[in-house]
Amino acid sequence: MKLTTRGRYAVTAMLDLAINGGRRPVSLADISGRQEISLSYLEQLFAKLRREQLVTSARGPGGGYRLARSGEEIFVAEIIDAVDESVDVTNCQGKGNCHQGETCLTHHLWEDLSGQIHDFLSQISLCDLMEGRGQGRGHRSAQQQSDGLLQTLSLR
Amino acid sequence: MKLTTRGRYAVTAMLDLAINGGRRPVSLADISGRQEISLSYLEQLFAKLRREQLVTSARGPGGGYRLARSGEEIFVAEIIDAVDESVDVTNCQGKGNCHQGETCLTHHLWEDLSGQIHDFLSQISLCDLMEGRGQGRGHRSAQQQSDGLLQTLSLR
DNA sequence: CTTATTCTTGACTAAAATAGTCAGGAATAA
DNA sequence: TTATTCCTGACTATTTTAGTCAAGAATAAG
Repeated sequence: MKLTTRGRYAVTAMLDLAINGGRRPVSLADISGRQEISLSYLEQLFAKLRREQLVTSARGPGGGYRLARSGEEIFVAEIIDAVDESVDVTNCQGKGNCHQGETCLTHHLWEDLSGQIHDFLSQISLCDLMEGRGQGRGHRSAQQQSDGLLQTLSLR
Repeated sequence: MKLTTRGRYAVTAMLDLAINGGRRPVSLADISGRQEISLSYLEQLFAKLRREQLVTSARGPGGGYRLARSGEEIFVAEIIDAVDESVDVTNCQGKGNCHQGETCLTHHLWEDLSGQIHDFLSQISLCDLMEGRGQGRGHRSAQQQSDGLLQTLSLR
């Protein structure tokens, strides 16, 4: 699991799609305008999102992209996985041939932690993220926001 | 919140320190050898970890680094924050002057999510990570590991 | 049928971040 | 006194990120 700007762009774009997408598909030009992400860059991202079947496309005038599933069924982890190919974190490339050493131990622990984060993000859907909308005008406190989402996730 | 290789190195090194550090400080040369991270690179990382008071140092022969606090009191989020200065994720640099647009909305949501991950990693201490040790020889299943840590965190 | 629109693909590039090197210096235990 | 270790800053190669550009294919609308 990696968490970079690219993943953020992808999640942002997918959120835009979830928010602004109704019956009609949403064009990348629209998303580009709203989110201020370069069109060509979006094209690269959506090529990957399409390959992973997170979105479907329609060509021609009035065309664009749609979520392939409903917002409840698309999770943040999937989006990030689609655009941010994960690195192999072990020195031994997972062969497990650096036994005895502490190397594998801590790498193993990191993989574990990384898995935790992945699990965590696998529980958060686009809809969960959208629920923040309208709950309060402008800026709720970080604590309030945190509570809201954690409640959504039944973690508190 | 960002999650990169550098953060992984830092957490790995801190874990090594937690595991191998007893009365005596641990030298970067030792960590470098065990974790296969370049010595000079470790020096850069530890300069930051020291600035953030996560470790203390001792010079001279037999010197090295110690955790500044016990492993229960050092959390993964702190380590990552120390070495991976976080980016500002908003287009408006947090000025909030792109009101009306959807731009701020999704960026705001991302900040929220990013905060969630931060909160999550703020609950995981070096000791929590170490508990995985010895519970099972070699490789437990991802599910088992996941359960273990989530139990530790009282999330399940 | 034609055309404007939009996706689709691939090659290329500038800028930034990452990971690492190198060299010198300061503190200190042995 | 010396070897060890931290400490600092400047420098560099590599990779990743973010973005450009150009050409082409599908298709809805006129």
